[in-house]
Amino acid sequence: MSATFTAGPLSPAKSRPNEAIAKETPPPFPFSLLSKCTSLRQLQQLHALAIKSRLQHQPPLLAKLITSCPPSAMDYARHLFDQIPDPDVVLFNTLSRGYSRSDDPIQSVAVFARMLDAGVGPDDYSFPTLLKACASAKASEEGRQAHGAAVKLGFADNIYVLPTLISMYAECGELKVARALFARTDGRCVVSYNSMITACVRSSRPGEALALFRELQATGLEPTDVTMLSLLSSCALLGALELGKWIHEYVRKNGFGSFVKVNTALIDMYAKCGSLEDAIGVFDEMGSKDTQAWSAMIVAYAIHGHGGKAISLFEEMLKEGIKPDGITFLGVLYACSHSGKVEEGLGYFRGMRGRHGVIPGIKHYGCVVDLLARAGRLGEAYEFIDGLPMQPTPILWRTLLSACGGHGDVDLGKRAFERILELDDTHGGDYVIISNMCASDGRWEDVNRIRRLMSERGAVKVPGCSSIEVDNTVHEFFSGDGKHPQSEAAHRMADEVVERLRSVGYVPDTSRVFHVDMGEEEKEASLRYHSEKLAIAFGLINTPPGTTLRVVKNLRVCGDCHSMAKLVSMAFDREIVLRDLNRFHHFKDGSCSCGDFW
DNA sequence: CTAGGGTTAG
Repeated sequence: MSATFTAGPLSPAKSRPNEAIAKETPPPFPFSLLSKCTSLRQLQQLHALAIKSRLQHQPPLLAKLITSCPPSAMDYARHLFDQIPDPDVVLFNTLSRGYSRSDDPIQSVAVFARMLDAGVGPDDYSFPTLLKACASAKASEEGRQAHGAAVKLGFADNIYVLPTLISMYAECGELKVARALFARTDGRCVVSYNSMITACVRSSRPGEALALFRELQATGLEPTDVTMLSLLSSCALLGALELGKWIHEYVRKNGFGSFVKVNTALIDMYAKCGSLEDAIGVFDEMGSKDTQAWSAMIVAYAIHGHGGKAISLFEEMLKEGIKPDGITFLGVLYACSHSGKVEEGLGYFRGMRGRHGVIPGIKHYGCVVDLLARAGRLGEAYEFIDGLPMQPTPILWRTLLSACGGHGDVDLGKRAFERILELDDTHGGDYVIISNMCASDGRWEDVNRIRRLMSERGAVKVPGCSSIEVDNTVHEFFSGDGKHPQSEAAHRMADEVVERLRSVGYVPDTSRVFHVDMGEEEKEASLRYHSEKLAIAFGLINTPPGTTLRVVKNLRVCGDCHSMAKLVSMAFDREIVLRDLNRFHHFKDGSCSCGDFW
C-alpha cells in the first residue's frame, strides 16, 4: 500500500540537518486504536507509535495504554507504569483495575498498598477496584482488610463503595456479612438492592432474590435493567417459567426490551425453563446481537438436544463476523457431545486456538473427554486426560467414570474411580456410580467394599430433589420424604401411576438401587418415591388434563424414572419437560427428545 | 471508573 505513496528516492534521515528533524511535526497518534488493542504485540506497536509521536511521557496516554493492556500482559502494563515519575490516584487505579481483571487479581491489593505508601489518597474509584479484585480472587481475608481500610478512611458508606462491598462479601461466600451490611444501610439505593439481589442469585438463593425484589417495589424505588438481569437469573435457576414470562412482560412495559444483556438473559431464562420456542422468539427479535447473545442461543439449542441446530447457528455466527469466545466453544462442544457428533466436535476443538484465537481451558478439555467417552471411545478419553498439559480436576475423571457406567466398562471405570479418590474422596455420587456398575456385573464383594469405603471416608450422597411449578408456586419434593403438605397424595398417586403403567409394560428397574441389603419389595418402594416421580405425580393430580408438566431435578435423571416418564407421556397423554442437572428431556407420545442418549 | 446477561462434568 504505502509504496504507491512513496514515489521517488527515499531520503535517508542522516542527509537532513538535525534542525529539520526537530521542527518536523511528529506523526499523529492513532488514539482510536487504543480500545481495539487485544494482544501484547498490538500494545507494543502502539507504544512504539507513542514514542514516535513523542507522547511517551504523557501520563494520560500512558494511562490509556495501561487500560488497553490485555489481562495476560500485565507485566508490560507494570513496565509502562514504572516509567511514570509521580503517578496520581487515577494512574494507580488504572493499574489496579488492570490487575483485578488479570489472572493475578490479588496484585491489585499490592498496588493499593503502594499507593498509600506513596502518600497518594484513594478516591471514589479506588475502593471499588480493590474490592472487585478481592471478589474475583475470592480472597475474603484481603477483602475484610480492604473493608477495614475503607471504614478508617471514611469510604465505607460511599455510594460507590457500599454495593461493591456487598458483592465482594457475597462472592467470597460470606452472604451473612453481605446481608448485615445491606440491612444496616439507611437510605438504600437501587444499586445496593441490585447488589444484594445478585448476591442471592450467586449463592443459589433465588427465592430470597425474588423477595428482595418485592421489597424494592414496596419502597417505590425504580428497578433498573440490572435488576431485571438478576431476576431473570433467579427464574432460570428455579425453572419458573410463569414468573419468567411475567418479568418478560414487565421488561417490555418498562422499556428494558432493547437492552442486549436483558434479551440475552431472557434467552437463557426461557431455555432453562424449558421453552425453547420462546428463547428463539427473543433471539429472532433482537436488533443487534453480540457474542454472548449468540452463545446463549447456541447453548439453548444444545441443552434441548438440537446439536445440529446449535452447530449451524455457530456457523451463521461466524458468517456474520461475530467472534466466538471460550464460552461459545463450550456450547458448541457440548452440543457435539450430546448429539454424538464426535468428529465435528474434535474438529472444532482443534480449530480453537489457530483459527479463532481462543485458548482452550480445563472446561474445554472436559468437553472433549465427554465427547469421546460418551461415544464409547473410553480408552482414548483416558489417554486424553492423562496427557493433558495441566493437572486434571476430579471432574474430568468423573466424566469418564460416568461414561464407563453408561457403557458398562467396569474395569476402566474402576481405574477412573481410583484416580478420583486420589484427588477428592468426599463425593458420594462417585461411589454410587461405581458400586452400581459392580452390582450390575454381579460383583457383590466389590459393592460391599465400596460401600464401606464410602462411609469410612465420610462421603455423602446429595439427596435427590425435584420441583414443579403449579399455579405460580414452586413445589419441592425430596426422594422418599413426606415434607410437602400434599406429599401423602403425591405418594398415593405415584403408587397409582406405577400400577397403571405396569399394564403398558413398565417393569421397575431395581438393578441400580444402591442399598444392597434391601429386599426386592423395599427396592421397588424406594424407586417408586424418587423425587422426580413424586413431582410428576403431584403435577398429574393438580393440573387439568393435557397441561405440560415442567419438572426440575437437581441431579441427573435415573434410568428408571426416564423410562417411566416416557410411558406417562403416552398413558396419561401429557407432555413432560424435565430439566436435568445439565439438559432437558421432552417426553411426548412415549419417547424422549434426548433419544435415550444422555 | 458502583450493581450486571451467555460457563464442561456430577
